[in-house]
Amino acid sequence: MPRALPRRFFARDADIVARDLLGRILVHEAEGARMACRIVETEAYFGPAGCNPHLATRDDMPARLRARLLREGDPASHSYRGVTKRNEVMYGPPGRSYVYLIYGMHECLNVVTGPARDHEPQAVLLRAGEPVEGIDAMRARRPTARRPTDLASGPGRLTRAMGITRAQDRLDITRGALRFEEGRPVARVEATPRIGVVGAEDLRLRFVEKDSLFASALRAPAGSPRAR
DNA sequence: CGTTGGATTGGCT
DNA sequence: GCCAATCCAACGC
Repeated sequence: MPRALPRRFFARDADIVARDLLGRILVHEAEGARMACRIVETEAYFGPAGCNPHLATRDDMPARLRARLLREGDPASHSYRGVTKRNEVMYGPPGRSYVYLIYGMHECLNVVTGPARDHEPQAVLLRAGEPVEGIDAMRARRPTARRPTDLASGPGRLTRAMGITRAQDRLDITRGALRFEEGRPVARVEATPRIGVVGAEDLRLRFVEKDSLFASALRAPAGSPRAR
């Protein structure tokens, strides 16, 4: 069995992990099935201003992005207004899951990231994947999906297809039934503004495999250009 | 305690 | 293109 991506993989800044997760294999073993998706779309979320001073010394981050995060933090992040019962896992060690309910009906899967020493509440949202194993089990959970490209092409669709719910919140994803396998990093990555985030459009923290047929964002927000 | 709205989706006009 | 679904965290009083 291939080994799971280790803790050190996740102990980096969210934008780095988000980009590096493209092409990796998300695996969930549940209800007698092994389901796997090759990740094609992610988003990075940082924390409030002032909690990530090490960003100042990063020379591989676009200057505009770095300045914005240092000065104002990431207002779109669940950790922007401090620790709560829901988001407290983001304040813990990297490599754990954060699953939350959105719009009363869809679950979103995140992975906690960040240099452990900094206690910075970061996460990466898993937004879309290409089904590669357990496709029948995924189809059974998403009977309205017509084609393989519809099965996991959105954060709510991905979790629904793979049987991931809040029961999988706060799990150690470096071992156990929910984990990543190494896969292969993708060559062509596009960075865009995050989907459904208002007020931080200048932060290009969504990462998608260029030209992937399995990505979400088939609908762009009204009045804005399509992001691919 | 009451209100508001969200890191979305699918169905209908 | 428009909008309802459906829960509950977050916040104001």
